[in-house]
Formats: sequence, C-alpha cells, structure tokens
Amino acid sequence: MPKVVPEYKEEARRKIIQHASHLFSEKGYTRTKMTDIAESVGVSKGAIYQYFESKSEILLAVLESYTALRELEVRKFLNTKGLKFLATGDFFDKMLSLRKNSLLITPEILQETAGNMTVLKWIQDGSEKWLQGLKDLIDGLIEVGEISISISSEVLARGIIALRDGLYNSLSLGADVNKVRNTWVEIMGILMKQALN
Amino acid sequence: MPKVVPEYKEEARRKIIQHASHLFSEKGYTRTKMTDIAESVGVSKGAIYQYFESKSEILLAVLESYTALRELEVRKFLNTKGLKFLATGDFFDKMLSLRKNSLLITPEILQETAGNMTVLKWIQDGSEKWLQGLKDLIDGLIEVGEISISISSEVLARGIIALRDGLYNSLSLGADVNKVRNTWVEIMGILMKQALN
Amino acid sequence: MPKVVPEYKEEARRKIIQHASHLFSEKGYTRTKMTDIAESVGVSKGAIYQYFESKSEILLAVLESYTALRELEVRKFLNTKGLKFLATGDFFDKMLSLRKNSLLITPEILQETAGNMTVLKWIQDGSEKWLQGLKDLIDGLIEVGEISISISSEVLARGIIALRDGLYNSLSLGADVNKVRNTWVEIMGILMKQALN
Amino acid sequence: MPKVVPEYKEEARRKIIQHASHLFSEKGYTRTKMTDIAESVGVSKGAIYQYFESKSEILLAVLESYTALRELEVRKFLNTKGLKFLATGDFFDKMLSLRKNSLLITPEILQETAGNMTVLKWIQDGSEKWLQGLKDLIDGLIEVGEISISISSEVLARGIIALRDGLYNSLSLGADVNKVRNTWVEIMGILMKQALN
DNA sequence: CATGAATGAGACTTCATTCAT
DNA sequence: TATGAATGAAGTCTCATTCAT
Repeated sequence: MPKVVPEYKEEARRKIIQHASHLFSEKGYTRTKMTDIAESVGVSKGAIYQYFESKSEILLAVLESYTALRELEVRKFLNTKGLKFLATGDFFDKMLSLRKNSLLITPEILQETAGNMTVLKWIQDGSEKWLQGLKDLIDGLIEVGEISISISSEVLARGIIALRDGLYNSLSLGADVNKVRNTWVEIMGILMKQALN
Repeated sequence: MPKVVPEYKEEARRKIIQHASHLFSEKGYTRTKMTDIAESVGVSKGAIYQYFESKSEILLAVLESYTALRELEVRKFLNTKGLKFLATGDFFDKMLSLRKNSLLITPEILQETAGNMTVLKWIQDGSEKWLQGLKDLIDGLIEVGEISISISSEVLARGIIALRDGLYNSLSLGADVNKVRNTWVEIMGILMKQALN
Repeated sequence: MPKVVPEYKEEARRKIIQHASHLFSEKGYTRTKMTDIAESVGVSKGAIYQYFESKSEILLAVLESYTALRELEVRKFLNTKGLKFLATGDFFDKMLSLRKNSLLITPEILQETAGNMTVLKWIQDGSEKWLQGLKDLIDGLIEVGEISISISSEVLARGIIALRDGLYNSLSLGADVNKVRNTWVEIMGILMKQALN
Repeated sequence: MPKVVPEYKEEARRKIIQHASHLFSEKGYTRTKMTDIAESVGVSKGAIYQYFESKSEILLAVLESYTALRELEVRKFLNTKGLKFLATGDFFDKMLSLRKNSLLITPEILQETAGNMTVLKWIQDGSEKWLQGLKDLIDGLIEVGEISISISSEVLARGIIALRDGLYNSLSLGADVNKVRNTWVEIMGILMKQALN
C-alpha cells in the first residue's frame, strides 16, 4: 500500500496495536520495551512515534481496539440457541480463543492506567458488558417461558462469568486444559439444570 | 559465636519480606522500587542488600513466605463443619481477608519468576494445595456418607476454586462487594444442593 | 532551458527564509523544528531540503537576508532631517517595528553560527553598519556646521545604539513600552542638547 | 567532607549550580547537555539527579542562586560616593565582572522558563531591582540637595541601565572593550553633567 | 553492619535528515 | 519535484546495584 494513502496510516497503527497487544499479553506492559514493539513490527523505534505519542498511548489504543471485539463476543452468546450450549466444551474453547486474542486486564495494566478515568470507566464497562449480555439472554429465555430460575438472572450471570475467569486463571497457573474444560462443562451443567427447572 | 546474629538476620529478613509483600500487592512488582521497600522498612537501600542479593530474590522470598500460610488456609477449610459452611457470606469474607494478606500471583510475577523452575513448581503446588484440600474434604464427607455427589470431587473442588478466583477478580475490576458476596452464596448454594442430594 | 525554474527556486527559498525568520524570532532557533518551518510554509519537510541543505543553512540564509534590510534601515537614519528627529517617540516606534521584522542576534544564534567565520564577520559588520551610518550622519551635520559636539561622533553613535538595544532588551523582560519610549525620548533629548551646543 | 553530613548535599548542589551556570552562559541552555554538566562537575549523569529533578530544575536553581548576588550588586551602587563614580571606567569594569559571574537572561532562557510564573516574576523583579536601587540612589542625592535633575529619577535610572545593557550587548557582538568602556564614561559623563546642574 | 551518594546500563522520547514512492 | 514515513543518533531520565565512608 502506498505510504501517501491515508489508509496506510490507519493500517500502520493497526499493525502496531496488534504486535503490541501480543507482546503485552506475553511479557506484560512494563517488560515490553519500545524496542520490542519496533522489532516485532519490523520498523525502527522512532517510527512508532509517528503513530503514537507514547508507550502509554499504545496501551490505551490496544485496550480500545477490543471494544468491537467485546461486542462481538457478547453477541456470540446471544446467538446461542438456548442456554444449554453455554455448558459445552465447544463453547468453552471458543471463549478461550477469544481471550487469547485479546488483552487480559492485569493488575499491572490497571495500575498503569490508574488516574485515567476514561480508561478505567472503559474497562469497567467492558466487564459490565459480558454481565449484561448474559443477563439479557437469561431474561429473554425466562420471558418466552423457556426457563425459570430460582435465583436472579444477574447472580447467575455473575456466577457464570466468575467461573469462566477463575478457570482461565487456573490455566495460566499451569492447570490441565482438559480438566479445566471438563470442569466448565460439569459445573455449568449443574447450574443450567438448576436454572432450567 | 553469638546466636543473636543469625536470629537478628532472620528477623530483618522477615521484616523486609513483610513490607515488600505489601508493596508488591499494592503497586505491583515492577512499580515497587528498592527505595520504596527500604523506606517502608525504615532502613537504607544498602541495608536491604545485606539480606537479599537482589530485588528478584526478595520476590522469591515473599512467595516462599506464603507456604506456611497456604497450609493454614487449607486447614481452615478442613476445620469447617461440613460443606454447607462454604456457601456462607462469612466464609467468603474470611477467604477475602486471607487473600488480602497474601500475594496474588499475577502475570507480572509469573513473568518475573519465569525460568526459575523451582518457583514455578512451587507456585503450581500452591494452587494444587487448595484443590487437593477441598477435594479431600469432599471425599471425606462422601466416605462418612454425609454427602453423595453426581460429579467427581475434583471437578467440584476445581469449580469452587474457580468461582472464588473469578469473583475475586471481578472485585478488582470494580464490582460491588456485596453483590459479589451474594453471588458466592447463591451459586455455592446451588452447587451444594446438587452435591448433597 | 526554462528560466522559470531558478526563479521559482529563488521564490521558494525566500518564502522559507521568511517563515523561518519569523519562527526563529518567536521561539528561538533550537525550539523551532523543521516541522514547524515546513508547516508554516505549507510544504512538506522533505521539500525544505530541496532548497536548503540543513537547518543551519536556513539560519545563515535568514541572517544574510537582512543585509539588504540593514542598509535600508541605516538609510532611514540618513534621510532624517537632522538629529533632533532621532529623539522622538515616532522614531523609536519605527525602530521597534524594524526590529520586529528582523532577526535579533541572540547568544543562541551566535553559538549556533560559532565557527563559521564568514557569518561571524557578517554579523559584526551588521552591527558596525548602524554605528557607521549614525556616525556618518553626525559627521555630516558637523561638517555643514549644523552641530558641534564635545565628544567624538563615534562615541555618541555607540551610546545611542547601546541605549536603543538596552531599551529594547528591557522590553523583552517585561518593561512597559510607554515608559521605555519615554526614556528614549528624554535621554536622547539630553544627549542631543549636549551634542547641539 | 563526609557524604553523610547534610551540608554535603548542599555543597554538591552548589557545585552543580556553579558548573551549570558556567556552561549555560557559555553554550546556552539547550546546547548544554546533562552529560556536559556531569563531566564538568566530575560525576556521572545519574548523580546529578540526586540533587535536581530535571535539567529545567537546574536552570531555576541557577537563576535563584543569583538573588543574593543581585542584592549585592545594587548595594554596590548605593555604597558609591555620589553619582559621579558611576561614570567611571572602574565602575564599568566592576559591573562587567559581575555580569560575567551571573547568568544572562537570554530569550532562550525566557522561553525555557515561560509558563513558570514564579520564575518569570523573579526575573522581572531582578530587572526591577537595579532600576529601583539606582532610582533610590538618585532620589537620595536629590533629597540631600546634592543634585537636581531635569528629568525624573526613574527615567534617568532606566536610561543608565539601558546604556549598560546595550553596551554589554555590543561586547558580545565583538565590539572592542576599550571603546565600549570609553563610551560608558563619556555618555555617562553627559548624563551626569545634565543631572547635576 | 549501615548509610546513601554514585554508578551505569538502559529505558523512553525527539528530531534533523534521508529516501522510497 | 513533492511527500511524509522511516531512520538513528542523541538526549533526558530511572533505578537496581555498588561502595566509600
């Protein structure tokens, strides 16, 4: 693509965000040096600064780049034919691959963005989005009479998300992925059975 | 040879570990400077190096310092009169306060200790310990005929721990602690009801 | 061979010199970036290098561009009807506006051009030119018997120029322009009265 | 001096300020690198940052370091036995050496400190101080009936200072120091004669 | 043993200049 | 010839670690 075309700049940004995101996930924010990003993208350090004012700006751009993705994720839930699908290994795998393509909000990142209220809000909204999407799905199913639950839809949604996050966490601590997937299926099975009474 | 010296040295190490742990939890490993630790302990930077070879060594010592604590935690589970107690808000609160007094194994810390197989193993053992302790408790109750469960005790244990970690995670992202505690109680209630059939 | 090209080139150079001069005056040499100049002129950074080999070359060209102007300035003195006019507020204001349209030789600029003997000589010549012009004017008036002075014409000229520069300097340090103009008028009045005895 | 003594720190700061001041005067602010300062002082770059947070802080400290000096300068005026002494070559030389030991407020420095209202005020106060001191001296002499002047004491003071600054400026542009000194003596002679009528 | 000043490697960032398009 | 993205040298600043006192 010719460099004069305005889309080129957007494309270059995207590329940097992509590589930075990957590196941040792998090595963490602090341990990722501008040099690493530049080398990964295949340009000089200076070039990066044509697209981002600072390393910190890159982090923000990376975080923002997942906004669209998050919407997409949640919609995947909504497209599901019924809650039962949630309790499958396939669904768990899908979630996992989504996670791998996004940036985990670690304490380090929270600290780095601390003070930036916009981003903090953005992060919290993102975490709300899953909750809300799942809750809406459940409420929808209740409304059409497909299910009835003994606990509030919000609590159920919150529990499901916590289970997901906790299991994901265990993976990074070295847990066996098959055991983890199985746990998801079994525990979700219990929760679903309870929900669909 | 005076006995005081080694004891004093041990005491000094303990103090440093304590303060470092607190700072690592609060600000993260990278953002905690040697100066911060020295100031917190109330000694000079140079003095720290009499007890630890490097900042990284302090981290390892901090991690190791929780070995005893972890045993203690798990034993708290075992002292519980039955599984039902697990599904209470009181129990959730107790776990929470335990967490606050220990060092969360963040990605940043995993990265910092990467390459040190001993520590990695140690970390994984720690995460296993909870799992094992909970599983043993469940198995014990099954054995005495108090409960019978439809899923394996390991899966149940794994699910409970994931729920705990996921909920804890949501707290750091700004979730309301009362809602989170309630979710613990309700979801655990379902799991327990299912388990104790 | 088309004549247009060299003329166009000259025009482009002139434009760059003009804008650069303005920026150098406003922000200083170091703080003026090539980007600033390019933006001010309305061309790309790269284009500038078609007309000047370096930023430093632009500075030299800017300095040289005032050669003609300086002659003009001095001639304005000579056009004056008698010395008395020098001691007026109008004259002071005219000088001031001339200053604003030229580049003040600051220490920064002297340092930047240090080592370039041609330019250093050129700068000193420029400062001599005022002195000489003023001296010539005074000498001319003495010759025609209009005035007679108790000190040498060179000393008087030097004093007048110093007064001008010192007052100008005080302006940049925040002095009130009316007070400064008044000082010019009053002090020059004394000097003139003394001169014209 | 032992490094633990608190005075040592003050001494180190003083040393840095001294060397920095010299370098700023010689090469200008921007062209003086932290490396230059460190090398001049004879320490590593990092050491400087134990005493000053930034290069810009050093500049401020340098500026402030002349507060005492400025008071001293002005008092020198007041100690003068009568105005006549002002119009001597000795006095000119004394002023010159004072100048050489302080930091000239160049446009570059004004730009660097722009935005820092405290410093701007400080700079303007400094320039006021000379004016005020000189004016007070003149007023004092008028009061005791030693002199009477045809213009206001402020205007005279302002003119004298401008003359001084303008002559000093001509020196940095290569003027001959003897001619400049002579100009001071002669022009001041005229002004004094006028003042003391 | 303790102190804290000094070190120096290395991080982020800037910007004059070059060069592919 | 014009563009502006890329380069890379160099500058400011940080901080774990060392070491003279």
